[in-house]
Amino acid sequence: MGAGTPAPDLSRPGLEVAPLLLGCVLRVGDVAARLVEVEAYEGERDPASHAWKGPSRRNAVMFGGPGHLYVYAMHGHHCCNIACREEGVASAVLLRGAEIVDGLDAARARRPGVADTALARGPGNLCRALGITSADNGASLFGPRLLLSGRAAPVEVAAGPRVNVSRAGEWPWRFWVPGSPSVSAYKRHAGSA
DNA sequence: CAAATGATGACCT
DNA sequence: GGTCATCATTTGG
Repeated sequence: MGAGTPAPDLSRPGLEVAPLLLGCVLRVGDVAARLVEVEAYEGERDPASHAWKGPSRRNAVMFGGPGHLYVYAMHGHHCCNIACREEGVASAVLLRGAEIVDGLDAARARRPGVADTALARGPGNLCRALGITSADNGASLFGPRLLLSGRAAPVEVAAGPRVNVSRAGEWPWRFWVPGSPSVSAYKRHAGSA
């Protein structure tokens, strides 16, 4: 274990990779974070996915092969995904929450007045705390700026419905580490009973 | 070229 | 719990 722990096999479907990513550490420049909340998105079979209607300029990275970061902007925020599966097949895992484990000062500077446990809680906040922008779209997760490492210790995993998606939100494709203070509060999507 | 959409977040009641 | 701010991308004329 330690520094050499390998990351999960990203060539498999996002739905399989998502729970394995919990507890893994993503380093972006000088800041490192331990993932505690993710959501899986598939391609054509997933009405909530950006790739549902097929390839476009925005979601090209989802089709570009495993091990790359898919970053998109919306509502004035950035969200980042880890692209999965082989080239030509869309699948990704949205990073929704993480605990900062290194570079805390840099993360705090980007989000003044925010509690440490909330620095990377939520997709938009996570990107801001880690300094991820659209300039990182398509970057390798094993390159000079980004580095994805495996988990250092076993983690508990819980599953449930996705958050804030307009369709198919009820699918239990959201995974998180129970008890972590950096998991965003459960937010029921519109239409669920 | 113009309008609508969206995997959010912060603030108000 | 609900509303509004705010940005890029997508789609229609």
